[in-house]
Amino acid sequence: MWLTIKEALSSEKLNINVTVKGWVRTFRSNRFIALSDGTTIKTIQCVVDFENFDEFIIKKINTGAAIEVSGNLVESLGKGQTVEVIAEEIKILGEANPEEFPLQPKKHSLEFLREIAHLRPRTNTFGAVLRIRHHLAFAIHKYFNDKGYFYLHAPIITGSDAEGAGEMFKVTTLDLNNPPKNEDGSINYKEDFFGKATNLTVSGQLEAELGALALSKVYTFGPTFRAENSNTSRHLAEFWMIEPEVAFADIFDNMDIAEEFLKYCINYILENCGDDLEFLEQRKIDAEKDLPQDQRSAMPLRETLKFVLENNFERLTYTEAINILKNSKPNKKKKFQYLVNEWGVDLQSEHERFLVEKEFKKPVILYNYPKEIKAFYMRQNDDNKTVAAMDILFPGIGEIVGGSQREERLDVLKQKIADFNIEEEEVWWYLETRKFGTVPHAGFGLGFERLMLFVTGMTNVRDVIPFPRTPKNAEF
RNA sequence: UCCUCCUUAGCUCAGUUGGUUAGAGCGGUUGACUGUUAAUCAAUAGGUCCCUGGUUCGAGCCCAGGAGGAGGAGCCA
Repeated sequence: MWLTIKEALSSEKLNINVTVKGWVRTFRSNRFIALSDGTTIKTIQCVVDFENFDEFIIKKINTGAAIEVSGNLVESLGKGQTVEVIAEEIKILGEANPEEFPLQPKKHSLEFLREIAHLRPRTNTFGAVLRIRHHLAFAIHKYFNDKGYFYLHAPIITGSDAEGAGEMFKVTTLDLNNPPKNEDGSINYKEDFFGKATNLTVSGQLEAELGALALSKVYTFGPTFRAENSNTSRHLAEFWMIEPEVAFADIFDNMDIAEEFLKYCINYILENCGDDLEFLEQRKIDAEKDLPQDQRSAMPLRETLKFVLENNFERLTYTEAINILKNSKPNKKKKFQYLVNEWGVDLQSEHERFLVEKEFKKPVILYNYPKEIKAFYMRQNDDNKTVAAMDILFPGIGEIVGGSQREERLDVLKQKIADFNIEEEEVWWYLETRKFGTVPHAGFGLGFERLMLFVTGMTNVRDVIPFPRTPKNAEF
């Protein structure tokens, strides 16, 4: 009976004949094969009596080779595992030349593994990350489905450049060496595939709003593209974003939803990915051993996750945050690179980190930002100075959620569009939703990879997505 | 895009003031070993010192330019 390694390890019946298939991790003492098939982080031990096998078979049981082992599933004689397979038959499914196979049983740096992204899923760390990535995506769909949201597929190719969320990748079928030109020398996009200039989406939000203003509660979950030349551990050129949008909701409903949603996802991983979390927790401890004490995590990974579940996110307005920062020690002692001295300035990373990691030591929701530093579609507050925007900041990661109540008043929105120098013709369809049956509504964007960083304890988004796309890197 | 740092064996790194034949650990190979847990022990092979140019009697080391990587900043999710 062919069993996955996950099934074999949890088999209630013992002393049965089983077949397992997987990739060899180590072959110890000419006798013990640690076999992994990725269904679980655990390996199954296959015990080989080498006198019963041809030497050329034994020689091919190398790290990385794919093999099939049949034999009796028994209680293990040794410590370290509960059951093992006493090999009676071994088939070599695919050899791996040990002189060439790069993943040997030793520590490899994350930087090196990025260069072999086609093989890194076979490591413990990336196996755990990819399994968690699946479960986290599933938890997101489950949460929204259970709450009555509809999954809306926003377009990936967009003809609008009004989203205002950064540089876009152009999509074209024109011959780049000889594009059709207008009389003034500019490129004639009327001859392009869509008859206009098009780009990859930087946000599905505007389309999600259209959905919410018909189905009440929707969410998008898809790839998102930013052509920014960002070289940081928190940015990708291609990443996945979740954007719920809810009609009849205001900024405070929005915060409630975001907090409940994040806690649901974190709890789901705690309940469903225990083995992988345990491994990643130890990995993080090992990785931080070389760091000075004050840069190490205050708590082990799973405790950090539980801590977030058990505590309310701290909610404060931008104005309150500015006052706290103004009177903070690093501001008074001029330790901040950017000193906080007046209302209206944009918060820098160092300020956000201070609030999250020093002042409150838990996730923080900042809301009601100055209108000048936020996007055109955010709802103007009655003070005429601020908009109903909210950002959720997580320790070690920074901004994980950015959202707002949307401007539903046509006249106010038209004025904002003019202020931001956006052509009304570009967003005529967006404006019509305010013309016909407009209602208050709100939503937010969650960076999937940033949530992955938090739940896995990894520190670079390039290590929580299978094949990262970053400036100068689109291999695989 | 800006700032800082890095690039030496398959991997992780050391390499003194510029000086002969560039080292270590891990991994690999060969041998030993039938209850190991990244097995252990012994022996052994393995190098375009990122690239281009320059300085010098002599460059892994100094200088200039380039490429790639990492961390931080900005942009943001």
